[in-house]
This record gives sequence, C-alpha cells and structure tokens, in this order.
Amino acid sequence: MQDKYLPADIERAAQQHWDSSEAFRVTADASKPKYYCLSMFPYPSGKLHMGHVRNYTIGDVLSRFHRMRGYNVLQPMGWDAFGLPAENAAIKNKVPPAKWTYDNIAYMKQQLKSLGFAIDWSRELATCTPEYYKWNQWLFLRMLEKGVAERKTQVVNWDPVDQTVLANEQVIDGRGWRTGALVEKREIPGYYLKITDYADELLSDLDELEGWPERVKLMQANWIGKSTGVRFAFSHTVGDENGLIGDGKMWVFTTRADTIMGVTFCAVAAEHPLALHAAKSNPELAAFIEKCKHGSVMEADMATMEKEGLPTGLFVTHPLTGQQVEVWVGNYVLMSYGDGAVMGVPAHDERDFAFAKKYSLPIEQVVAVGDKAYSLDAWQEWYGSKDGVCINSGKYDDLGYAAAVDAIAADLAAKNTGEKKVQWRLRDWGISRQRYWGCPIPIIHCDACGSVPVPDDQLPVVLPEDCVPDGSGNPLHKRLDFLHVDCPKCGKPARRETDTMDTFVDSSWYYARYATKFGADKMVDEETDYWMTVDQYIGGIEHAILHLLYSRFWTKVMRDVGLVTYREPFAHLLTQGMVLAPTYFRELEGGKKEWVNPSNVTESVIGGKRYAWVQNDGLDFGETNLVEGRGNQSKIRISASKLDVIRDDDEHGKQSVVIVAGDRVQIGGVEKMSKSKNNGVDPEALVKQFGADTCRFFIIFTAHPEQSLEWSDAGVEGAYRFLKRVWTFGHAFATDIRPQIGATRTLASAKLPDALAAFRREIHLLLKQANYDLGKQQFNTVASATMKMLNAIEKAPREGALAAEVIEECFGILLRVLSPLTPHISHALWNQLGYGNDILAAAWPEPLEAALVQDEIELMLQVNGKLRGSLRVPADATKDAIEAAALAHEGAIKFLEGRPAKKVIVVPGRLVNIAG
RNA sequence: GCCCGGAUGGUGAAAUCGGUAAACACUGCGGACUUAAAAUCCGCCGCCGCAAGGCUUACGGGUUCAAGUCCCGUUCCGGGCACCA
Repeated sequence: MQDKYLPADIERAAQQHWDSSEAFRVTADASKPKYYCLSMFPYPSGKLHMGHVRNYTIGDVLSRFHRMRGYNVLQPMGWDAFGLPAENAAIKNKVPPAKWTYDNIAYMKQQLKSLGFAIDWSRELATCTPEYYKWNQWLFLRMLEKGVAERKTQVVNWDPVDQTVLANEQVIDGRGWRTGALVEKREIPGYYLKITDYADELLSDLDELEGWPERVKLMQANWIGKSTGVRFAFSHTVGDENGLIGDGKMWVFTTRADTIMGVTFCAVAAEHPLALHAAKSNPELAAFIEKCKHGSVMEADMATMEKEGLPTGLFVTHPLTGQQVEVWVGNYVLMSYGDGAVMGVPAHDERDFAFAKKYSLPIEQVVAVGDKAYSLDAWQEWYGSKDGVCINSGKYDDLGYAAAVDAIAADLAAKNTGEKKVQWRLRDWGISRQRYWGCPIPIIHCDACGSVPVPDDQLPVVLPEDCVPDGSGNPLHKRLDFLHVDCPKCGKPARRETDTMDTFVDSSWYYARYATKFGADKMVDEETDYWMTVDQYIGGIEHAILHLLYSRFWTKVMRDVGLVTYREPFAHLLTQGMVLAPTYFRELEGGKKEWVNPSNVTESVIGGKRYAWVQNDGLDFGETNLVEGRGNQSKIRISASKLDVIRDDDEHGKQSVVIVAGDRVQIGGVEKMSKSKNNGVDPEALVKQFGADTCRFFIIFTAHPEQSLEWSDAGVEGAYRFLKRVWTFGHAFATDIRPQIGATRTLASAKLPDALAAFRREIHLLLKQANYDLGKQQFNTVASATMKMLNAIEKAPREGALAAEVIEECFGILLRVLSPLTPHISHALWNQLGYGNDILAAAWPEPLEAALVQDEIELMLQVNGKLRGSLRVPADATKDAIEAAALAHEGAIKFLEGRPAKKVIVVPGRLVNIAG
C-alpha cells in the first residue's frame, strides 16, 4: 500500500471502478425501498461553479448514505439547456447557441465526473433536444384542448431601437442593455397557462408537504396570495358612441369593505378604459398615461417609485351613499391585479393616505380603535388595523371588522352591485418568449383559420440549430424554411409561430422524464410510477417560489391529463445556501470598478485594518529584492520586483509598517460568487490541486447546507490535511496494527480495560451523534464527527490484539461515515485494508449499546443559574442523592454564602441548579 | 415598498426539548524535528483582571430557578418580487 496520500491516483482508480461496474445504474426493483434523490439540474453556462459543486455534493452525500442503508437509489443528472445566456454568447462570439450549449455540456459533464458523484448517467437528458421538448409541445396542446392554455395580451419591455422584446435582466436603469434606449411597455399577444385555476389546490396541498421547509411553504402561500374581500361596482354614465364604458360600472376589489364609507376618491390604472376615454379630451392626462407606459414592468420598481396621479375629471357614484366620487389615474394601480381600479380610503390605507396628502384629497375617518385620537399629521400604524369599530358610517356604526364586511357585502348584493369574492395575487403564467433559443410553441397562424395547433403527428416542431442571433430580434423571422408551412386545417400557405416557451416550462417536469425508460414514445411511462415522487429535492433557495410553484402546477396538469397519479412532485426539499467569496476591486477613471479575482489577491491585517494587494504578474526573480521588516512582531520576507509600503497605527498607537509586493486593491464585501464581481473560485483547479474528496469535504464541513458558505483557501488546506492524516493512519493500521490481530476475533466477549472501553465508547457516541445529524441533514457536524473520530483513533492504545481489534472496528466505522463525503479515499482504504471489496456494498454502521454504557456521569453545578463547579455521580444515582451531593459540594457552600437553598432543580444527566 | 430568512471569538462555525456558550476546524503565536525550508508533530488562543472573579451570542426590553434558544420592539445584512436561471 502506498504510504503517501495521492488523491489523483486514488480518485482515478475509484472512478474507473464505478464506471466499469456500472455502480450507479439503477432499475426499478420492487424488493427494495426506493430513494429518488434529485439535485436541480445545471444551466450549461460553460464551467461548473462552486454553487453546483455544493448542490451536487449535498445530493451525493444523501444518495450514498441511503444506498448504504439499503435503498435503491436513483440520482440522475441533466441540462437545463435553453436560455438567454446562450443567445448572449452567440451575439458576442457569432457562434450558434446550439454549438455553444453542446460544447459546454460536454465540458461540464467531464467536470462533474471528476467529482465522483454517484450519478446514473444512462438517464442524462438535455432540454434543448427535440426528444425532450417534443413533450413540452405535446402537453401544451393538451392544455389548449382543456382550456388550461390560452392566448391573450401580455405586457413586455420593448426596446424601440433594436425593435425587440427585452428580458427584465436586459433592462438596466430603464434602458435597453445594448442600445441604451428608453424602454417602453408594450402589449403583445402571447400564450398563458391558467395556473390561477389551480390556485386553491396549490395552496391547500402545501399542507401535505411535510418535508418542505416552513419558510418556503410560507413564501409560496404569500405568493399565491389568497385574500377574501368584496368586489363591487361604482356606477357611472361615462360613454361614447359605442355605449357606456364597462356597461356603466367600474368594478373594484377590496379586503377592507368595512371602510367603504370612507371612500373619498377612486384610482384606476393607466390602461383602464375610463382613463383612456378621459385622455381623448385631456392632453395632460394623455401625456401622463404615455409617461406611465415608460418605466418598469417589475413589481419592485412599481412599489418603490413615487406615487403619482392625475384626475380624469370623471365621476362615479358610490353604491351605498350615492355620493359622486372623483376618478384619478394612479401609476401605482396595476391593470393586471383585480379589475385595474381601486377605491381610495385615505384614512385607513397607508398608500391612499400618502396619495391624498400629496394631492390634497379629503380624508375621512370611519374606523376607531379604543380611545386613540385620529390626526392627519402622519400615518399611524393603527389606522390600518382591523381591530377597530366603524364610526361615521351611518347604519354600520359600532360594527367590528367582520360584522361590517358582512353587512356591507349583503347590502351591495341586495342592490346587485357587489358580492364577497376570493381574490388571488397569483397571476397566470405567461410562457411566450420572443426569443430564438427555446422550445418552439407548436402553433401555425393561418389567415383563414387563425391560430391552429400543430397536429400531434407533426411533433416535434424542431428548432433549427444553426441560427446566430445578433440582438435585433428573433432570427427565426428570417428562417423561411422554418416559417413557411401549410395550414394543417385548410392546407393553404401559413406561418409558424416564432415565439418559444419560457425555460421554466423545460424545468417543470424533467424530474419525471429521468424516471422514464427512454426511447418509449411517451412523455412518461410505468417506470415513473416506481420512482416518483422525488424523495429528496435539493437546490438553491432562490428557486423557492417560481420554479417550485410551476413544477407543482405542471404535475397537477399531468395528473389531470391522466399521465401520472401523484399530485405533488417533491416530497422533501432541501434549500441550500449560496456560496460566497470576498470581492476586490480597483477604482478606474470615471468611477468604474475593475473586479479582481480573489485567487490573485493577498490580504493582511495591519494595525487592525485590512489591506489587500495583487501580487505582481511578472515577478522578476532576476532582480530579486529580499526585504525583512517587522510588523506586529512578525517577520515578513518577500521577493518581488515592485514594492508597496503600508503604514498604519493601531488603536494603541503602535505603528506598523508592512512592505508588500504588488498593487493595492480595495476590499469589497463578501458576495455570491459571480462573473460580474469576478469572485468565482474554479472547482476544476481545486480538484487538480487537492482532489475531489478535499473539495467535497471542505464544502460539507464549512457550513450547514441551508446556510450560505464563505469560501476560504486556508479552510480547503485544512480539509486536505485531514484526509492526509486519514490516509497516514490507514497505512499505520496496515503495517503496525492489523498484524497484531489473532486468528480469531475476541472483542465481542472481552472485558475491555478502562482506556480501551473509553475510546470505544467515544467512537460509538460520535457515531450515534453523526447518525442523528445525518437524519437532520446537518452534514457539517457529521464532518466534524469524523474529525473527532480520527483525533480519538490516533490517540488510542494500539498495543495488543484487543486494542488492534477495537481500532479495526472504530476505523471501519470512520471509513463508512466518511464514505458519502469522501467516497474515493474511503473506497481505497476499505478495499486495501481488507474490510471488504467495495464499500458501496457495506452496511451503514450503527452504535452498539454495549459500547455506550458508563458507570459514572458528570453533572454541572449551578448556583442561581451560574456555573460553580461539577460533580461526578453514579449513572443510576437518585434525585435525592444528587441533591445531597450538590448541597455538600464546596462550590455550592461557598456561593450560597450561608443562605438556605430555596429550591434545587435537577436536570437528569445534565445539571443541578441551586436557587438560594 | 412587500414577502421570507439571517446576525455567536481574529475567521468558518457548534450547542438535539429552555439546561456546561464557543465542540470541530482555520488563522495567529510558542515549541520539537531539520544545515535550512516544506511537510509533520506538541502546546496556547472570547474580552477585562495579578488573582479571586466579572463580562460576553447585533441592539433595547420581557418571561423563567435557568435564555444564543421563547415573547415584544429596533438596527444591519442576504434571497425573491413573475422575461436571469
């Protein structure tokens, strides 16, 4: 056996073994419990980043752990291969998105393999292949048939120079990313999936998802946003030659019908028919509406922008008081929520209050809480409270919130002008994208027949893969061979739809496709019934709402089409935290920042302040300067061609001088690894330098899976050092310890000497803790436990057959607990130390009760809640005996200072607290 | 702005049900080995204090024999906000 730890050799051999034995290829097997472990598939952006490595390491730990516990484990992998970055790369490099994407997949696949994940590669898929996206198209057609998909208008960001639709990401400060032109809102037709039809079920089924984090369920529930309120109409006589607008009714929705008597104005969206009508004769209003068209379609911008409005000069009639109420246009009213109009109750709605103050509109208090006094000076929290009673509200006076809403809803209903209604915040899912690199929407536009679905036998509608977008719109418009098609209905020349599907469609059902036998001409087959649902899903918290909600919706549609029987796709969800790294930059002329990669930066603390610099690129050893200085008592020795001197005083006035080689850079914050901040750490370089096991171990060890992880080069070296020690001990075991073991094992029946028993107990205790933590999916402390085990094993007695047997048992436990984290080294040692052929086939270790027993335990002694000592008592001591021992303890006597003990609390196995 | 999280030593973090705060590491410092360096091994390391002891889990209150953990309020940081994935 090799005495040095050589990760490259060990890892190559282990991976070859897994490959040649097809170790991770699985099929349905009814004799075993199944465990479907799924990590969110990567976008093939070019190279793996640390977020991927973290995600798949967590998944791999779970997969390997369950496999050793006897589960039939499926862990697949694939590629979320359509999307905007491929088009951006095409614009930049003049390479078709398809080529860029497939090249990236090939590269990243080899990177994934080098990390030793237990993946069944026979199930690999890429969403940009026709055999996959055919089924997007097929199910979309079923949705059209069922009325779940429909065509209507959508609001998009329009770049007037490039004449193209922009993604939100491509709008920077209200301007197009390439042209710098002011972006406009524009309405165009597109396809929608009616996720709102499933709102109730998507909300109520959250209760079934016991394996999901509460916060994710809460976020989803808030996103769906069920609110019960009253929808009612203000009547009016505004109309034109086509009759009254909206049949003389302006509908609004409110959750605060109890404040209806406090309405002093109404506000409508800029796109509302009443606003458009008024604008015809009001140039100022027309200009305001035009202004509202520019600006963001994003909710965050809508919510933070200055609330502005303009009166329309139109009036509507309050349905209960009969009073005339002026209608304003407000830039904060969304046409897409409810009916695009709201009632304005400034006394009890914070936004209305600010609006009324700004435009000097009347404010009338109609709710009172206790004896609190209402004032118009500033908004008070209680103005919006539902805990008060109605005042100044005629017949509704003195009613509480619920009673008032009921009474008002009943009166509105009696007048046939309103009713209670459930309103959802959730909007329908617009899936049309005016973009090339996506799944074609299977529709043909015919002048005679309209929008005609592509017949099933003509699927898939294949996307030409050789287009190169140039940023000025969808290149499919110029592809006549794609565009020209005969109408399936009437046979006359027609035109294909050029819009493609949102990439969230692709990722809404890939998990079901992995579980299907490929080749079968079906979207999913019987094998899915065995594997689904996904037992464990792992991915970034940033997907907590959209991707997960769309996947749940898509599953329910597949169920309603009769494809599957389950109603939820993911039983357990683990939301991993982000991978962060420090950022560094140089300030360039004009205030621009040039970001410097952390791998080129050296940092030091000088006089209590942090400094960073980039080592000189061209270190010139021909003219080496050797400099020795003193700073903070430490010697600094550097060789460089360019030097920089940093001087600083710490808070005690001591001056430090440090001479550094290189250019100073500014220290930014610790942020998510990203290209834009140039703070990514390359996993490939790391694997080359230290091996996959070190990389995996560091990632698992350094943070709880759900928490963000801060990158540290020094920490990686610590992980490497640990694995070296594991290997070194394995070598010592093989050469010095194992040879002491006799022909027959005696451990099971032997009475161990105290030191050996204590050591064995420690390992089994650590194992018990590790198993508990694995159950909690807290892998960082499992990694700690393996380090503690090695610390104990290295110090354990190793002379004699019995000691060797205990070490054999304990090191075997360590190797197995380590194997999901660092499978390569575990594989090599398990095999070479004679534990067995393949650690994958070994059973997961369980602690032995016999090894855990102890005679004496230590209890902490507190006096008035403060720690004053400890006492050793027999493990089976009674409460009275413990009390007596505690009161007799010198620490207790000293700190009670002669006072009698008022109360003695004994917490079994932990502590005694004397109150005196 | 709205919704959801988070905050513990010089650093990453641990503390299971309210019961020893800082396990396990990293950095740093001291030492051994070495001609030297690397590697490895041993020791020390929250703050104040000579000590006894006191203080300490972002900040301010509260509940409790006992609070990092529960409750109320505040600040700061992060994620999402529907066309980035």
